[in-house]
Amino acid sequence: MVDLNSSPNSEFLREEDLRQGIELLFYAYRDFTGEPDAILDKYGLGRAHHRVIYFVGRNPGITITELLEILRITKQSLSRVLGHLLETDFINQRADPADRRRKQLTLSGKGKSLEHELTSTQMERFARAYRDAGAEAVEGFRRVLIGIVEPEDRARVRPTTMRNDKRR
Amino acid sequence: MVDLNSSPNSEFLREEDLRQGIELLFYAYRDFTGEPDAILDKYGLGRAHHRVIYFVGRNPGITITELLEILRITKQSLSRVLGHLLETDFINQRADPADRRRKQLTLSGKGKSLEHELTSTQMERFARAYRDAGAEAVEGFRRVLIGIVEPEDRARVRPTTMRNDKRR
DNA sequence: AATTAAGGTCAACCATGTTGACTTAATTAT
DNA sequence: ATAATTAAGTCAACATGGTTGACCTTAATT
Repeated sequence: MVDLNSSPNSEFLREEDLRQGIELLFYAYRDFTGEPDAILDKYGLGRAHHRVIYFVGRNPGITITELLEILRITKQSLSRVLGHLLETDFINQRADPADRRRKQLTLSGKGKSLEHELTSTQMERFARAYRDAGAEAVEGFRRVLIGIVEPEDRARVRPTTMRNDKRR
Repeated sequence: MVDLNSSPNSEFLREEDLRQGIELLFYAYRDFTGEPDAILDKYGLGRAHHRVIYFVGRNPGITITELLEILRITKQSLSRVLGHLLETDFINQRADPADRRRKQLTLSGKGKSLEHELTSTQMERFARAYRDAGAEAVEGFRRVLIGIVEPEDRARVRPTTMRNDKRR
């Protein structure tokens, strides 16, 4: 439990500030999905297809189970969307040679092209926001949003602060 | 158009960093809606009801049209959800005395109580994230997310940086 | 008096989520 | 070798919350 009133350094933990965060997240998410949605329409696809295309593009060779963990939806729900993307050759499938039960998913050329068309609108939005806000603000943005994400999933977000780390 | 590769100060505008932003927003939104969804289930309500309750609570006396502008959904879609909240007395309605076509919406006692139950889980999530990230990071978070929101809607997010401003 | 604005309503449809039951094939454990 | 487990697929029924389109009422504005 977090005390919203009497904590000593509660300067930025007041209800008004917390509500501002809630609203920012709502509006930002709403607007961030708007542009891709319009593009998807032209292809007869929906937001759910975008999510699949995005994460397959980002994680080439990802399996169904891994995708389900990221999306937090059921296999049956994914099946409709993924099935359609396989039929229409946006995504390719092949058995993992090491464990032939697993299907490795990758984007086709067509899939990569659509992924780029969709995601570039979102990247441009972020690029503008990052540029306008400045590098320090970007670091703050990351720190706060990472704190909003459930701890188990924090590792999924690639740590760019480590990108010059020797372990890479 | 934003050049993602050859801009001189593109240190944090590289594709990897932009994709990290996209993913943070996806995961954060996913997790931020999870807890309220579970509570709503107990009342036989859904996420759409939460949004209505939230924004009515936040803007007492708000009209249907204003609510539609915030939510960016159709009147018919809002009608189902709002109609149910009116029937079940979570929300009250009264004609605006200055323009009796307008219906002013407010939360009932029951509505306020549910609003608090739902929103407090999200506020606690933000309070933890803000506390862990620190005040500077919070300011950066705000600056970046404001940049993600469409310019027309930026004014909707109450500017807490102005809270000690003499104009208030 | 005519037009506009705010809101309401009916109907059909669509996208995307759910639960539950059951199957197949491949791998792993006993 | 057999049994158990895991990964994936499939069928069906249903819920939620969006959409479009047509049309209506009431109140305010011109």
